[in-house]
Amino acid sequence: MYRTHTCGQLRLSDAGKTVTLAGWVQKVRNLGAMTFIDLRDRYGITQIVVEEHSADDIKAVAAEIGREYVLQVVGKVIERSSKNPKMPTGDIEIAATTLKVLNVSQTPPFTIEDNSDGGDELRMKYRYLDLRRGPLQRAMILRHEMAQRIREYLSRKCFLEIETPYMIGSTPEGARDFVVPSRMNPGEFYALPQSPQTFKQLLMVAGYDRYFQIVRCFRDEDLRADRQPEFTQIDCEMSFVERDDILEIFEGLAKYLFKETIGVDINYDLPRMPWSEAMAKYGSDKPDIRFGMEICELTADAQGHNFVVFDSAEYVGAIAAEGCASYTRKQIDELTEWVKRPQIGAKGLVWVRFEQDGNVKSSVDKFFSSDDLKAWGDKCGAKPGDMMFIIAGGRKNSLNALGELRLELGERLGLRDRTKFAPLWVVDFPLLEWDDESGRFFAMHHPFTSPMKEDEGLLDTDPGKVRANAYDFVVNGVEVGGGSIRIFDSNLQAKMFSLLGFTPEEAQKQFGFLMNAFKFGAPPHGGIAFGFDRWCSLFGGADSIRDYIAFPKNNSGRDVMIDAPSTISEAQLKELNLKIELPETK
RNA sequence: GGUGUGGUAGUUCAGCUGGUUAGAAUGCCUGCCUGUCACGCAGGAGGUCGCGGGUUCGAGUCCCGUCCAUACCGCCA
Repeated sequence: MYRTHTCGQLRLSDAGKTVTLAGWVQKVRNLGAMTFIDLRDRYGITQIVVEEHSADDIKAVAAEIGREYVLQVVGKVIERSSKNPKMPTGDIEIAATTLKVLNVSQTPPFTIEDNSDGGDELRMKYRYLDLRRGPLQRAMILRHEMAQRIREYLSRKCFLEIETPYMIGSTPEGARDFVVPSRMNPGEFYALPQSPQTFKQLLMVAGYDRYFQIVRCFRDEDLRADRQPEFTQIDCEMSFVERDDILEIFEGLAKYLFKETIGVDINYDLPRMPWSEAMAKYGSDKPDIRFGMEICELTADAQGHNFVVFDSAEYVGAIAAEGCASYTRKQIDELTEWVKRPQIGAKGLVWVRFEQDGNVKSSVDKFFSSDDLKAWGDKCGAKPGDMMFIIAGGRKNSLNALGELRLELGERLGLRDRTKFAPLWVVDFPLLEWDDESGRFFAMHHPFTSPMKEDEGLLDTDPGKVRANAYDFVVNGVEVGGGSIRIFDSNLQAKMFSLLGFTPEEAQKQFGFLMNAFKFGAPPHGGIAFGFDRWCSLFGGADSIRDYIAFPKNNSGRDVMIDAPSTISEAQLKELNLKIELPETK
């Protein structure tokens, strides 16, 4: 038997027991006559002590061991003469009677401690060492807990977890597909699913009216801190439901997870914010409503005063930053540069300072009276001591810039508290989005999303105005999930494809299986999918999802530990009927 | 595809307007130390300054290219 207890288990009440522990050497502290060894496993750390009167062979082993050696210790649990209140096992230690090195270790390239000295790249390369660290272990445990609670909740609500295939066909809409060549079907390829969307809808046709799956999805797009090429969704679908049925079930799931995994009580109905309101007030379809500082439109108020920047703008909007009247010229200039970066794209930043004594100063004093400016301040909720920032230009760009500025100021003012959570539903998304470049509509959510009943008439006259029966679950400015009530009528589905620029032949070729299935008694249905990795990182208080995935890819989509992707042999290529032609490099 | 930031000891970083032998902390090795738990003390080893080219009497430092990492934009139904 390698061990009788774990390294996190023993307490003062165990004193006197003879135990066997096994684990990794975290640290050796040699004080000359006596040596302390911190032995670690995933349950905790227990201190081993080797004293002067210990047997020579034990002292010899204690002298040779290094960090991350795998050690087996037999010894008696004793009360420490100097206790360490900082650790759960800090009242006891093991007086070693046998010390056995089960395996040696090279000196690890970084310290295996909660605050490691290792950089991201190195930790990714030695992921198996990084995973020994407390923060990563806690992330894995949180992820496991989340998955357990999800299965618990949904199973209780009669959902069935059903697996869908990973090797499917490529589809033209949406993200790029990862593709797998088929040896048995020369020249043909499988694609890995971007989501099990069509399969879960087919399961609804098949009568499995409550389905879920914690499922890997694949998208061949550029990465971000919160985007991996393979990621995990909580994929759900229900039949005989309307939007509110779905929101109710999954609001329940969200509250259950908040409560059971991080102990946060959400004891109110979540706000349901129309997409148009989210865009107007927050400049984003995923608003962070932990704080106010809402965007306020001033287009009508600001125009007609011979200030050409405002007069020529499609939109003028402002936010009032609380307590920022003390910002110096330098700080304002710095913010101006910040909003002018190409990523934000504002042309400039107008400021209005509401001083404590009631005076108003601004960068546009030449054009506007202080009564005008005060009226704007009242409209936007600016108080004495606040600073109002105004951005003008195209509606979409300006709202986006104001939204980004709002988040940045919120961050700087400490309003984005990681321990606070403000979930909400964003509803009534537009069904379609016009793309100038390709001169056609794209489905904002996906092509299976149904239009709102009352907007169906607009499909023929003004498709851009049609609202979708779609919804997103947003927490703290992060899109955690999204879904929709689907189209279940094959004629309406065909109409959608035609609006999206598919010929009937193309639609039949790409999605014929689904439209055919709809001819065999498709029930009304709808669903939702949550980004599981993102949800875990949100609960864990992290910006990056990488720490919540055991073996993630780096920014270029590489696994630097196993060095993938990699080339394959000529023989493999030949078998797959593939020929590689790389573009000329300079 | 684009923009920004970074690449110097095993690791994390400093190194100014170019100047003689490239530093710190930590880790590692050796010795000392009986209550440590970020142990302490003394000593030691450890560097192709990402790579290639250029400017210069002289480049870690300036310029060009390139590779890698990273954040963001595009992209992500």
